[in-house]
Formats: sequence, structure tokens, C-alpha cells
Amino acid sequence: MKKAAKRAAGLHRASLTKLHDLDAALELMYYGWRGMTLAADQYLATLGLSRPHHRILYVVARQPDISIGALIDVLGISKQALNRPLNLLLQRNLLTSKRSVEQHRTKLLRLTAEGQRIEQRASDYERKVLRAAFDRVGQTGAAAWMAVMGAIADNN
Amino acid sequence: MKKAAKRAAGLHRASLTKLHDLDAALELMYYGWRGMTLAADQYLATLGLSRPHHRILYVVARQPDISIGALIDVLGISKQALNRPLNLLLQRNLLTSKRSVEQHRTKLLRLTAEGQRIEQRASDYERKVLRAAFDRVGQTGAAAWMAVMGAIADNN
DNA sequence: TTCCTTAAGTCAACATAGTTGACGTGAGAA
DNA sequence: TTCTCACGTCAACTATGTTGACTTAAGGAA
Repeated sequence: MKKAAKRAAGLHRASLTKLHDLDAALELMYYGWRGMTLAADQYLATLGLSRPHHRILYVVARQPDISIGALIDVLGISKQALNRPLNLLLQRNLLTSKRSVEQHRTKLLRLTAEGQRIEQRASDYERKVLRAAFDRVGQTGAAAWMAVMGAIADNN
Repeated sequence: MKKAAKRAAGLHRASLTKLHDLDAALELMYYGWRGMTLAADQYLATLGLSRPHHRILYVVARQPDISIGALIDVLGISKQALNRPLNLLLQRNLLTSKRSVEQHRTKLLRLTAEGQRIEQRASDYERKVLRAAFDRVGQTGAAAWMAVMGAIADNN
């Protein structure tokens, strides 16, 4: 993609005047999120999937046999909002659901092999970006980044 | 807000099993973005405003007399998408637009005093979170964070 | 002056990602 | 048997975006 095309698509980093000390950091958070997710989103788009689908796959990959209700809690969305992307993933056989043996009213979700493959690829795109960035600053730099992000995340 | 309520609202940080080395970092990016913007978004919501409005105010604050077209480029959205939030801000007198003197077909945008006040407050909420996090890791830690985020942002 | 381009504005149709409310079904506990 | 719980689904709505088409007005070029 050419520079002009990137500018047109808003993919460049705008160089705005900084009014405050932390404006640069503020903008870096915005562009950082975009930089991490851009390639993954493009990959998912080729499959007709997007961020919500990836979020579901990511969580189920790390918590096999998770129930619908628990998944709703982790994602922080309503069951109605979960409904559509979840059904798409089931329909595409990226996810399976079966009733629990002892608790027959809860459903347990698992990734299929194909679902696992897609989750891994999409997340790999994101991890690859992080890896490259961490490699530039070394272990102590990476640790500092984690500490800062932890503090920001827990602020509330 | 109680812990249970936060869990229900998805405001906690889910503790998922880590399948890969960088999964923790990946999740921190997600929760970090949310942690930085949460208080600002809540403030904006009390005014009937949201992220797109804040983005406009932020950019115009740092580039007074910016044209509509330049604003579209910086934000990376279509003029139709800009239309609605921009008109709301003009209607609320948070923003003014006047024709350029020499280039009468371009419009120049500026913040009003009220618009400036709101932009500052909203951004302050975000900077406050960053400040608190940076204070915990010192100057070198903050610099490392900036370096990592810069590398992530520029990845493409 | 006429013609072409540019900047902005607006209308319509659509996609996606979410919300709340209401209601249904079937499982299991009291 | 009745009540609650987990899940499912329908409807209506909000918000933030997209593309395409068309208009208006300004201004440069022929």
C-alpha cells in the first residue's frame, strides 16, 4: 500500500501538535491497539469473521467446556449479542456444543480442530506484532510495558 | 460498584489459562485500552457524547482551523460517518466553522470555549490513568512503554 | 465565458455490534 | 407440583460505520 493510500485510509499516524505531556502516550494507546489487531482482523475478514468471533474462539480455546453463561460473563456482553456470532461459529463447525452430563441444562463449548486452527492463526498475528516490539526493547523493557499496562487496566 | 456487579458487567479482568507466552500481553492490550478510556467515556456519556465526538474535539483542539477534508483524513473515516457527530458538536456550540478567507470553499473548524473545556476534561480522564501508571514504573519504565507502543503502532 | 475539478453536504440502503424487554422451553431443585 | 435456572429466540432500538449517488458552490484552466 502506498503512503498516500495509507493516509487516505487513515492508517498512518497523524502528527498532531501535543498540548499536554501525555498526549503522545494517549495517541500511542490508540495506534497501538490498532497496530496489534490490524493484521489479525484482515485475516479474519477473509474468512467472513471479525473481532467478536475471535473473542469467542480465544476464550473457548483457553477454557474448554465453558458454559454459555460463563462465556457471557467473560465477554461482558448480553446473551442476545452473543447469539449471532456464536451460532455462526457453531454452524461453520468451528465450535461444538454438548449438554453437560451431570448438569443437563448447561451447554459446554469446545473448539473443533478447524476452530483451533483459526483461533491460533488470528492470535498469532497479534502475538507476532507484540513479539517484534518486545524484541526491540529487551526483557526489562517488556516487563515495564506489562507493568504499565497492568496498572492502566486495573485503574478503576 | 461491587465485585459481583463488575463481573456481571464484564469489567473485571478474566483470568484465562495462558496457552502462549504472549497471551498475557495480548490480554493486557485489550484491558489497557478499556482501562484508559472507561472513565472518559463515562464522563462523555453524561453529556450525551461518545468516542467519535471526543476524537473530533481532540483533533480540532490540536489543529485549530483544520478543514473538514483534513479532519476526515486524520480520523480515517468517511465524510458521511463524520457528518452526524460533527453536526451535533456544531449544533451544541462546542465547535465553530467558518469559511476560509482566501479559500472560500473550505471550512475551518475551531473549538469554542465550552468545546475546549469538554475536550480537556475528557482527555484529562485518560491522561490521569496514564500518569498513575507511569508513576509506578518511573521514567525509564515509561520510556520503555512508549518504545514498545511505538513499535506496535508502526507495525505494518 | 465555459468547462472541469474540488470541498462540502445530504440522501438512501446497508452492515455490524451492541442494547433492553418479553416470552418460551426444558431441566432440576424445593 | 411448583419454582428457578440455563438457554434460545423474537422484536425494536441505538450507534457507528460503509458505499453509491447526487447537489451546490467555489475556483482554476481552456
